[in-house]
Amino acid sequence: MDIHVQIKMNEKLFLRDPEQSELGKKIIQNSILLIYKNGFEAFTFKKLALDIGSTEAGIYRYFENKHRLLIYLTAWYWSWLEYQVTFQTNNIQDPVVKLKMIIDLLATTVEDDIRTSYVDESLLHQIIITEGTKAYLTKRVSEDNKDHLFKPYKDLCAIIGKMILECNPHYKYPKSLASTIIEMAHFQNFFMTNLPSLTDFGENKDESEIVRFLEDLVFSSLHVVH
Amino acid sequence: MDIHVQIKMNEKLFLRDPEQSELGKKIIQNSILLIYKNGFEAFTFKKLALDIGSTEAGIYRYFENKHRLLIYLTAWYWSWLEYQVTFQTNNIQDPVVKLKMIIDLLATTVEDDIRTSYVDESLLHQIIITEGTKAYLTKRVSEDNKDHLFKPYKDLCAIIGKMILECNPHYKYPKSLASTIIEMAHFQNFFMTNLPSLTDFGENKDESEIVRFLEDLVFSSLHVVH
DNA sequence: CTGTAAAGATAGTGATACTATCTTAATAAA
DNA sequence: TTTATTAAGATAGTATCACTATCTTTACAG
Repeated sequence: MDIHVQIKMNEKLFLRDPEQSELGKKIIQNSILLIYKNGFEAFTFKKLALDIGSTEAGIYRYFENKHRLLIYLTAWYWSWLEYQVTFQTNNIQDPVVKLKMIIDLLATTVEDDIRTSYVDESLLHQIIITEGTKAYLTKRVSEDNKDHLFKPYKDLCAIIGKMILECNPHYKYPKSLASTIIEMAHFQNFFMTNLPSLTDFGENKDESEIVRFLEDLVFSSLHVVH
Repeated sequence: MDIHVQIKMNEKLFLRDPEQSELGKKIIQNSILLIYKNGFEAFTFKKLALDIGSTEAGIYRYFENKHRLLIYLTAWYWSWLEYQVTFQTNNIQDPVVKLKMIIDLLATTVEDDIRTSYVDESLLHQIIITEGTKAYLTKRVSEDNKDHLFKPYKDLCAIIGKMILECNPHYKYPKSLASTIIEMAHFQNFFMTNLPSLTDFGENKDESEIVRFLEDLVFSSLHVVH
């Protein structure tokens, strides 16, 4: 069985759909490599074009600018993660177990999903940790939001919020707790690696400790034993 | 009594101390206005120079580049907030009350401190919400950290971590909970304003609800009634 | 055989992120 | 009073960035 997972992206995210051509796929694949390696600030379309043996103008036919490409990558990641969450929590009845599964998916190193040929999820995960928030921390956030560019992120947040309410229907802040889990899964990881004194995981640098922290945070808030 | 609060900044944050000259103070004052207005991405030394009637080269004598200036502003803000925390929690014995005070200081709109003449803390607070994380979410974070550029942030985090342990000496993640409170005080505020569906405060857009969320989060985790 | 569209090739523009140098102004030491 | 020092203004210059425009080639579909 040779399954390909394809994620349908909002058309406003690009000028020309990168999934529909070889050049488009190369843009995605190599932008991930380049941003992972040098960071988003140092990333330019010129360098990317050089890497894939195309031209700057060629890349501008797919994406308006590099910020739009970043939004595309984050949107792709959150869509893929929602798919993972749906898949992995399928057939699990207990919402507490489901929520633990989600925390694990958020906070644990992602393995490359071979069914998505040109996206290396493990690199993309690292990009999201360091650059993900920059997609929305801008002056343009409201306009971009009107174009539904952050829908995958908001969808995932809504799913987690629902799961939280399933664990405790009386909890008052399901959406805020959901966005807290998502962001902290990444921030605590970044801190652990780069600014360890901001965490309690400096010694071992072990992701499973982040998972335990988040579980403790969530289930204490929900007054649920886990 | 005419008290001036001056914050001693790490010398690596600048090339020439902006607090020691009129031009330096203008750079700080107007960079805050400009970043507040247009965001950090659109901010350039050229525009700033034009605003204050100086030259680009003049500003480069104070700061290596605009990223360093952002780090300076964030460091200044965290130092000032640590001072606020120390001041406001002085003479309070109960660590729970202290912690509530800190959450309030973190999550509530800051008023301009008239004792700091050329820094508008309320604008700076807004800048920190949107741009603050960009100071450290870079490829250079480790080098910058070695130069102790993030010390004020880490100091504040350590203070909050201590306070958390005072509330519950058995709690296992004081530092991670501290950094979570700090970041979420800002993120929930940003979400509330710009992406309200990620929070439970969309209706009223009231900061006091963020405070209640954070208090619930913290004191549930610490198993302390508040 | 022709029309269409993607992509390559090339050029150009204005802004950005600096660096360099020279001059002037202010102040402080000799 | 002269001289040395330093900050700041004035001006210029460069490489890169972030695009935009146009023209040609290639591919493939009708």
